[in-house]
Amino acid sequence: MTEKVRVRYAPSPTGFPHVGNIRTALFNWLFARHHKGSFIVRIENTDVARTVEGAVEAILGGLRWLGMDWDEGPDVGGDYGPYFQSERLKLYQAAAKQLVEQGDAYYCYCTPERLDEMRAEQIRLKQPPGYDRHCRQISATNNVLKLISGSRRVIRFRTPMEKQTTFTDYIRGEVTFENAKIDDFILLKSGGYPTYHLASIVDDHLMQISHILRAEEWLSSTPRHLMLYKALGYKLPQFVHLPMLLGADRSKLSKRHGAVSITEYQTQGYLPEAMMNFLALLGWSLDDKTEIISRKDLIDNFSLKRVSQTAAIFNREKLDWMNGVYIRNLSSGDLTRRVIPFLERELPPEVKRPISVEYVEKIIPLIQERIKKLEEVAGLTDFFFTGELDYQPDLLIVKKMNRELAGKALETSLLKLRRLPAFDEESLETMLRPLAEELELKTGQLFGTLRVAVTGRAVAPPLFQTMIALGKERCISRIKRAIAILKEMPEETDSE
RNA sequence: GGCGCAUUCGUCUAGCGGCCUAGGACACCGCCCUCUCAAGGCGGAGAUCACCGGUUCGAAUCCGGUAUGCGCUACCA
Repeated sequence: MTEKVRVRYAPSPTGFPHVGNIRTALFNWLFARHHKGSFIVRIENTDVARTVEGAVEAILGGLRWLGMDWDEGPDVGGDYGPYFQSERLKLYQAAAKQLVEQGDAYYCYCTPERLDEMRAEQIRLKQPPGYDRHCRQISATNNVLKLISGSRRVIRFRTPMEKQTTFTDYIRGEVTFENAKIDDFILLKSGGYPTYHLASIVDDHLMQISHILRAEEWLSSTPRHLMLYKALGYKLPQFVHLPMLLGADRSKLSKRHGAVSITEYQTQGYLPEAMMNFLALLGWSLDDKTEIISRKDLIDNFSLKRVSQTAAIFNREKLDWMNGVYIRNLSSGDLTRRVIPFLERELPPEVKRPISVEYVEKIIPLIQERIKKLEEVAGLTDFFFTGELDYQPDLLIVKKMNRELAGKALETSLLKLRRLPAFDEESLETMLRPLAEELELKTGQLFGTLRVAVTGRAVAPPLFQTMIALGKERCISRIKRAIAILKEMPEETDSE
């Protein structure tokens, strides 16, 4: 790459940033960082009607969360600003005017009603829909008359009606379109705002964008863009059309596919580094086996040559696995720090806040290899925080035991526990294992009963460590309570 | 309907004419470990490389056609 790499992520704030969109941003960012170029963020807010409140913040927040920093754009500025298209209207209007003067564009006075009717008719006659060029030949004098009369007008491109447009896409290779199949598309809307086609071409030129990495859905629009580049006399960038991201049913990713907005992944407790790793592997690969790749290795090795040309389906299960891998690789201090906000948010309201960091750090090693998402932590550890446990009494009667046996097991355990001089893993181990034998129980039966007594559930982290984290006093009182619960149960309750 | 792009295990992918009786990962199944659940280890099943022709001594890899999927076809991006 001889010229300086300047790429851009140009989201439209018409919705929340979905993962496909962010993946496009990621490839741009990786490409820029790999080549030590510039990553530019430009907000394409030219569709006033569809603009969604808060979308810009959500988009920028998503980028920040993933650690994709931008060299130019909102907040940071830059030499080619402003970076909101709504603040660059004069630039587009000037370009449109230039095209009209050159004869490459013309004013169109067709009303939306006429266009709708025209389209309906074309569809009825099974003709390809497209503007019928009704206003293409209006004379200069008529234009003046219309202007005076106050008619609303748009500016359309005077698309060449013969020959074809060919370009080389970095990923797809040579692509050719018949010019005659492209209608006279709108450049400037009646409200003075540009369409995407005009605005992006003007800005990419002015901002000296070297490579346009965007989703494949833009491939069909590229010939229009080429025509504009030519008419405006701009230098061509390299076009790179990235494969699309699809939902499980192979259709374009949308809300019915579950979580699609990047912010949802953040709130569910996916780690940003796992998310980046996963997204990078959707349409790009390092080699035939590497799955876990650090951010640095991603940057060092990213290459357009290894971008695939086929659309990919967003596979949640693999993301979950990968997130688990990243979680397991965290230090307990780091995991604790990340988990605290989730506990603050999800633990029952009666648990007093703030949650103790020291206490959480003791619990973390017990669940670190058992979670895939940070939001799962509260549900797995609430018994460490709550006072009295609430559980089904028959849980206390583990497989092949009965009420009497369970009661005996608990009472003997309680007795021995009280006399235990030290409360650590080793002493619990040397006390409890022989006890099982003594009671003629399998360790699973004894430990299972104790587990329910102490945690209120049949599935929990390893018993000894859990008891230690809970503390001797709490274990004793919970076992006492379990004994009482058993006593209140009807006689015939047995477990098979 | 027209135009464009794509097509390797369910999913993400490796593969760029002989290394492929197609490799890895997720998910799935079994075994081991084990106080439950995980994690981990080992193993298994899973792709006639969409289909049909052609080129070649030889094709998942090159060419053509068909089918299917997706995208575009807005005063949306």
